[in-house]
Amino acid sequence: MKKELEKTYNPADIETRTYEKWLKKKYFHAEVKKDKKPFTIVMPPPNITGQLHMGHALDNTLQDIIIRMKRMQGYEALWLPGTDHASIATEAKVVEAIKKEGLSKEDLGREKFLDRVWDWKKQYGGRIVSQLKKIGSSCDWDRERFTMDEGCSRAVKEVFVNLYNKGLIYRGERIINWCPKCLTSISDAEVEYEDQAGHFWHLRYKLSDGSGYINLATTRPETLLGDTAIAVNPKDERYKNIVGKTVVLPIVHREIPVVADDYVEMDFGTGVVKITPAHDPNDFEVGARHNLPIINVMTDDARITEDYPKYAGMDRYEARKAIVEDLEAEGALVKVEDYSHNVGTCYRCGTTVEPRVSKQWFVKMKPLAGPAIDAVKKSETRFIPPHFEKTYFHWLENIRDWCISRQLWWGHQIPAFYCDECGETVVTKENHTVCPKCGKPMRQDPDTLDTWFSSALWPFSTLGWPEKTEEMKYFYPTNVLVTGYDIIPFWVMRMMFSGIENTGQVPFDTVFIHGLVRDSLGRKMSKSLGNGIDPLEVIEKYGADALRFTLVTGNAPGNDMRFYWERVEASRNFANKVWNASRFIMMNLEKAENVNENDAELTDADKWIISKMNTLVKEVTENMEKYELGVAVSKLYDFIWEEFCDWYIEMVKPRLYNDGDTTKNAAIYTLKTVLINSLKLLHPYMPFITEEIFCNLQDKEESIMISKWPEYKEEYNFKDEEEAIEIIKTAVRNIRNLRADMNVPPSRKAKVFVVSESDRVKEIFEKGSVFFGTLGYAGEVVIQSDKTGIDDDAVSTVIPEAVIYMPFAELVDIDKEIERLTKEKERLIKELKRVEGMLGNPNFVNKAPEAKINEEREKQNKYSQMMKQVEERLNHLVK
RNA sequence: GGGGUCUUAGCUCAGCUGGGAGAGCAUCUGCCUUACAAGCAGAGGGUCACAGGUUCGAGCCCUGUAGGCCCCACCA
Repeated sequence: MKKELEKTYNPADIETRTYEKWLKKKYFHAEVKKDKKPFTIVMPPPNITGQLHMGHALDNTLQDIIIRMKRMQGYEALWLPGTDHASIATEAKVVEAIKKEGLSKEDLGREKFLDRVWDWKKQYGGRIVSQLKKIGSSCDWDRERFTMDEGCSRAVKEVFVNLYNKGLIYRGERIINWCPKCLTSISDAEVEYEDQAGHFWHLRYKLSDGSGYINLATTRPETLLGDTAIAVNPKDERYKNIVGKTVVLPIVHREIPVVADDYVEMDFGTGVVKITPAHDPNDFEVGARHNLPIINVMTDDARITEDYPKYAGMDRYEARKAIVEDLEAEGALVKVEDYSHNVGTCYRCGTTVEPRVSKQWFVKMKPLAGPAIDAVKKSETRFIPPHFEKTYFHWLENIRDWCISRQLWWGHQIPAFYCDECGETVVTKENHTVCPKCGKPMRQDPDTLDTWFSSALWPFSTLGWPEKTEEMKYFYPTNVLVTGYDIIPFWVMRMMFSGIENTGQVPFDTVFIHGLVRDSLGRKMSKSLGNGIDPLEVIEKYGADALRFTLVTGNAPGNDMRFYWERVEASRNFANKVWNASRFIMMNLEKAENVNENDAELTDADKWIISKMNTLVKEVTENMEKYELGVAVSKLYDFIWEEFCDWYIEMVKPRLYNDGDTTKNAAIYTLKTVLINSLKLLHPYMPFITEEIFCNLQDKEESIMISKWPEYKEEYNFKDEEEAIEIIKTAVRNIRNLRADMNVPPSRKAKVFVVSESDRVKEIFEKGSVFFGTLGYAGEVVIQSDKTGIDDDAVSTVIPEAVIYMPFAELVDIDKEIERLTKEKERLIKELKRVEGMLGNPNFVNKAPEAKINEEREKQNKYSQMMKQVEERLNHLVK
């Protein structure tokens, strides 16, 4: 006895219960199984500080869809989850937390502080994981990893040491991006540029020899304290004679040289630039070329140093104001202009970045970038959609060395040890090293690595690398990486070169890129705007399946999408449709004695829907394998709702309600077969509802998620039956249209005459006449070869090879009928004109493929035949 | 300054290798038909941004123009 379903679909309790069942049964778990083909996805690890947002929901839905399909297709499907330690974000959180206790990092000391961070991680780090479960993610939680767990840490050390020994990691004094709020260096990729309104201060410098003045302009007058030159273009005739002379730096009254450098644009401003090597990346380069001294004038938190007592302790902006005032007092300020310019800000806190010279660790990028570019050029890894390869190339081709050291405590501490005694540096995986030169204890570099350094190793560090594990051999390289386009420079690129360098293989064969989920106005969802939609709230209101469905419907790969509650509602309605169709089928299941395929006597309608389903299986599978998830799901939607529910179920009802019907078994067999296959195809998108229905439908205890993915079968192709039912459908639609046009109420049944000279068409209608009753509100259906006995005033509609008449004696409005037929005639004229235009064009007939030409010829026949009928009808009525 | 991308129905978007323009929502009409009113049956609505080109044939390929968005970039 089958269980009966509730009247409406109620996601909340079903989802929780179902997910727990899956976990308990270990369906998500993957093992090394030599006899099966592996399919692997590693999850982009969310930050432990994170809360689930729409971006995660989308990203994980896409991954779950893919992995669920692959699992059903018989792959050993591993979706490996984990979280990221997010050094800068997490450290900031904990610093914030201890600040409330009146403590600072330094008060606690490194060790105690790190204890606090681990505590924090224990408490909140699992939050995002439990939220991921809510959307149905079928990850192998037994293999959950953390970027700072033991294995990942070992991988980080291994890579650092290897790259160092190859000369691909070095330590050097360079100009880097410094965040004065986070108090750490950040990489180029972590700087976000934005236009800011500022000023252009025009200054006047006196030549030391008293021979005149030089005018120049700056947006940052406060850095003047650290100026060590002014520069002009070597080709600039105006300044040729002053190159090599010195000028007096205002306020500081230091003599600085005039240098010539190509970097200076002659036609911008006065063609003269002040050079501050310590606080501007370009000036740093100029300074290096001319051996200029580097004078750092700012502290860690961007205040003026003690070297300038008058301004000491002022922050950048206070100092700017004070210095401008002093410049004015000195007569060195010529004028001030409003000016808008690009300012680098910290991606995390938004503070304006201060370029700063400091000693940091770098990865030498050029030798690593080359192979990463080649791998994509050789299609060892491909992007979906492909145009993102351009973004990828662009980044790698223009890449500069990667600053990987961070002045933070939370993270992978750099495995470099220094001897304060003799200055020796040792880079090693071991701890507590003694100096190999002088035997004195060594001090480990206090800095930690950029979080992305460990993320870059994620596809293989999580599989046990550098150990040669079975997992590594079996699951690596992974198959697909799913992520947003904004992460390409941070992560995708770095995983690529890290994978190639360390494992000799690309880390994945496909990068599946998605866009951003925006609000209904197209804005980015953000905390500051308060326009974010909480996925958990959506799940609570409409269910995880509805959310998932919404996120993948009507959206092409790589494109941004807007979030609308109306769309979630539509998805929920679809879930409910599936639910109710299933409910209907289950209510009728016991009407069949048995539903084996062997003794099923399939009718045309059964074969039609099976054939349609067969095509659907093929197309959906193909689309999904090409990562066209949105296309696939819309085909599923149309099939289930229109073909299956609106047509097939309606067609089958008379057979179910008629006790004497001999094809009942066939109907129920078909209903069940088509439903099960549809549910399977739909399962990756809507895992919960499909599982619930599937389990209720089966006698045996089985889960849909480990059931076999449907396959296309040649013997399920019923071309003739498909055609027959399509003719019936056209006829029914035409009848419905007629009735709507004539305002005939459904309660009024009408007699329907089908006139056709074709034996085949007559046979189709004879077999299908029952459908006119239920679907077209027909009373009696009469099929004949001519118009004998049909009322002259009957309304009519023409379909290929047949005319359908409906006598509504008292209702007929001849003028209206003429108008309707005239419209139909006009449509046919248009179609015929198009077809004849094509076929009349010798170029078309000569050059177009034969199949296309035949197709058009068939249409021509069909239309002209219909045309004849319509004209005949019209002539008759006009008389 | 360079690169990418978009412009399709009132709104939001699909449209796979070029072969008669689609969906959801919204609007209008008629239906409480025993799976579903979260539903059923119908209707209206598009110069596929613009201009050229390639082609027998272009929403789709090429070039240019306009507008929007995004990314990169050292004009102080």
